[in-house]
Amino acid sequence: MYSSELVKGTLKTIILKLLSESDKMYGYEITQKVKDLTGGKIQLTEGALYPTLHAMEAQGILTTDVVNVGNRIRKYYSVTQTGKKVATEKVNEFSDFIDTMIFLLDLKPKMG
Amino acid sequence: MYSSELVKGTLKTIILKLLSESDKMYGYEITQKVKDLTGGKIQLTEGALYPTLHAMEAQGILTTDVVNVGNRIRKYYSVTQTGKKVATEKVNEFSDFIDTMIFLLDLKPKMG
DNA sequence: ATTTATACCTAATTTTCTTAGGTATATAAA
DNA sequence: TTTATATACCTAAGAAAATTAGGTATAAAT
Repeated sequence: MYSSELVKGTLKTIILKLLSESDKMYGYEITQKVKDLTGGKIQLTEGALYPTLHAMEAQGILTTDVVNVGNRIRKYYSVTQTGKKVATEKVNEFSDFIDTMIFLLDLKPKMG
Repeated sequence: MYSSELVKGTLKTIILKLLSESDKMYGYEITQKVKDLTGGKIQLTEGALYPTLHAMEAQGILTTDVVNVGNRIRKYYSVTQTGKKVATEKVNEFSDFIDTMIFLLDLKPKMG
């Protein structure tokens, strides 16, 4: 687990990237996928996630589709047309930011 | 200039890295060096910088040396022994975080 | 029967930053 | 010569974004 301050500011970018790849995901699913993909190094908290998802929906970046699974509700989120642009911009900006930080902190980028 | 939320959480790491390389720097100098090295893409605000420097001094990570330059004061900061450990930890953690984000967002790292 | 996992949510607090000032000297431009 | 820019420090109010710590409810595992 990284110190909380490090992960700050990356939440929207992470959400948008994951939702851009699979056409729909629900909140809990997002937390689990991020946990899996990062080996537990990044764990989104629900207190941060849900308000952010609601805000992004209000901004027209995401749309929702509420489904009943057994007796539980599940709220699927997907990226709108506008959201796709935002997603690309966010990811590109973050990519540029990483390059800048690698240079500034004199880090060796790993080979893929 | 990056969106402010992106740069959040990187301030201490940037300060510690720069101060670890030159034995002493003053606040204004740090803002200028970061601006220069990043081509203006990262511009530290004084309202964030000074309180952080003060906090890091209070925590024993930095020490100060106040000098008179003409009729102006200049407050030099340098990294303490404890601070050097923190600096290494912070930079390593950030480096690891970048690797994780590159994987999570499926970014292509640039060649150095 | 109780804990863990799933699945949603909110409210109070804390952390961290921005905004917007204030003080003061030195230099460059108009 | 006055005005703007650069240097150089600082703080306080407010905003933004997260954490912490709850609440509700079903399903599955211990």
